[in-house]
Amino acid sequence: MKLSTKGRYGLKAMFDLALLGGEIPVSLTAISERQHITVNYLEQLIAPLRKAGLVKSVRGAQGGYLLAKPASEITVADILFTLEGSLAPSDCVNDQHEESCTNADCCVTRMIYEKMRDSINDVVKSITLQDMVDDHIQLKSKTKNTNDMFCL
Amino acid sequence: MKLSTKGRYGLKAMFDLALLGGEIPVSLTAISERQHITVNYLEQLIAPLRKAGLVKSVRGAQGGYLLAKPASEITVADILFTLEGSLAPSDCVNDQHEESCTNADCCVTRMIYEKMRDSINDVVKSITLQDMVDDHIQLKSKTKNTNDMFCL
DNA sequence: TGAATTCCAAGTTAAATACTCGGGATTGTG
DNA sequence: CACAATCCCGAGTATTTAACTTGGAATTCA
Repeated sequence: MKLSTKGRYGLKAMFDLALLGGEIPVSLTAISERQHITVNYLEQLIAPLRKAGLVKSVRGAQGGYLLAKPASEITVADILFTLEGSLAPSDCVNDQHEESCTNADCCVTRMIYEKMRDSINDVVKSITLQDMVDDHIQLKSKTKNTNDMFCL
Repeated sequence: MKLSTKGRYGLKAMFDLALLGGEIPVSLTAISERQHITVNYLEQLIAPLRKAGLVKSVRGAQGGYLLAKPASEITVADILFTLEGSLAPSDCVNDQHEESCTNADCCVTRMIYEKMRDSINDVVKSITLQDMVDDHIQLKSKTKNTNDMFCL
């Protein structure tokens, strides 16, 4: 039931963009250094995010990435769905690729997976990148850790 | 974010025991035929469930397994925690093996994983095997499918 | 006694994950 | 204009995990 590194790193990268990206694009090199993820792997993560319209890229020197929308309009669900495909605990309740089981009408385990899926989706849909930024600022003001590298 | 077959098959097997097991033990062969899981693999699933005190075994011919407690006292969480280890979406919020990250106090992604974990746990802790049996009986009365093989 | 079962510890195979690599295209800066 | 910094793309690989399989010992009912 764990998220893959794609989802987790991707979420971190998007948060990084939300927190530190403004008008000027943020390069993968910069994200790489802050988040300790190789540039090569970040490329793999950012490509689907770009195709999904969550970030936009600026090519060439001094290029990089920007959020394609305000942070308040990008949810954790948008990011995780793009990178993980679906957060359903079983394929039989995976809305993405319709793999409906034959006895859907009377399968009680399926009902459980639906409830799990819905509760997970409720959580991730309710949190935006802006919420994360706000939370981060609040947390940072409370902690003694002033090292940005450890408290990004 | 998917459950493994261990969790899913194990849940089915336990439901099978709850629905069809009474005083007499149910053999893995019987569960195997109804749930289409090989006996060999079922052995792998049932062993930890027995060690966790969720089922008890009767050895020898005409032996098999029984729920160790009333179905109303066994939750889906009991089963899935035993077989999956934890339903946390990231190790950093996995209560089982304490892999706390160094910047737990100011990690916003961690907060998200906590919320996801908690919402999942709420769901699985709230459902007992008895609930599943009740739901199944209710569903079965509504469907036209009278074939037990397809509507176990 | 022997068939039906649980019990146990490995071994094996297949698939998914988690990256790496090489090279092309674009563009700001010296 | 050259060149370094970047994005972009399609493979390739290596590691880990999942999903079983296998073989055999121990137990017990008929």
